[in-house]
Amino acid sequence: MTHLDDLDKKILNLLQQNSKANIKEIALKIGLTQTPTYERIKRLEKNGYIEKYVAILNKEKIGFHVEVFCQVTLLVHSKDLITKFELAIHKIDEVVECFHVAGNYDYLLKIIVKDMNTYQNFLKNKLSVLDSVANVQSTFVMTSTKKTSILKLT
Amino acid sequence: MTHLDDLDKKILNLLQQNSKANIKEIALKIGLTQTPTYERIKRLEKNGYIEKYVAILNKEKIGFHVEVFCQVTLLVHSKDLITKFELAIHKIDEVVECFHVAGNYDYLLKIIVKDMNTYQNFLKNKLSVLDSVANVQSTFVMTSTKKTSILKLT
DNA sequence: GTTGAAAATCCGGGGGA
DNA sequence: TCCCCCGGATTTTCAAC
Repeated sequence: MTHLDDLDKKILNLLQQNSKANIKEIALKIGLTQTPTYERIKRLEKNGYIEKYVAILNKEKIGFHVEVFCQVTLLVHSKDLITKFELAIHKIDEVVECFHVAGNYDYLLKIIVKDMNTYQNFLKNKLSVLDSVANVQSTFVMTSTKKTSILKLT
Repeated sequence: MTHLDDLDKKILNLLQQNSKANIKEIALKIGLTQTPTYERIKRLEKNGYIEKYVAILNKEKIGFHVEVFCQVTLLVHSKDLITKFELAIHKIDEVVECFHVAGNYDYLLKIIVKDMNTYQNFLKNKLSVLDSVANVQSTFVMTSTKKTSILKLT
């Protein structure tokens, strides 16, 4: 599978919006019948274009009220310490995203927690204790204005 | 619906990992039969705990190779300009997330685009042209170390 | 929470442009 | 190759207990 045609792109755009849509519905929207639509989706899954299907929850409703970005600077930048740091980050549930960035600091972490206490606990007992961490600067989210997982294919 | 019991939490944790799991499978994992499991899921959907179901695509495979965080400072902070800015942001496909933050700048934007050219075009023709924008600082993602949509309920 | 059964959907064989 | 028709298998959905 070397490239995506227009129908594939339409399918991916639709599935990014609502993965529970049934085949009949998707088939109708893209102008095919069920079987070819079904086969295209299976092919997209099999070839790794579609990684997974997930439920998106309402953060507030389930009690996650605090979102924070952490700018982390490491002490040294040896390969060993970087690997250790990234491994440790992976195990921390509070960290939902972690990016190695090019800029004034080394890592940008996205943290989502229930409340301020949990965040302080995370900082004090989970992040700062990693011996590779030199400095952490927190930026608190006041309101989330936009949030989408849709990458528009054209 | 006032609170989530352990079984609800288990269901939500499972659906965050894989929303395509069928009811039978989920029922088995949480130790219930199909009908009560089905009813719990419907209840969680109806009450807004579950917002939506989406497909997560492989960014690289579909050709999105550049991720950037933009720190945006506004010129003035009148309610009117803020509303205008947020509205404009909503219409820009390249912006997948936008946060109003408390810190040295006003907004943190997450941008995902195909390549550098698209990013430059976004900066020059879509973001900078908004008259409320005073300053933009870009932080480029070199590698994405962790990325999850799972909020672990306990 | 359980059983059971109707309705909807998925899935794939076989065939045609 | 890509698509369509069609029917059996599977799942979802819901009523009755």
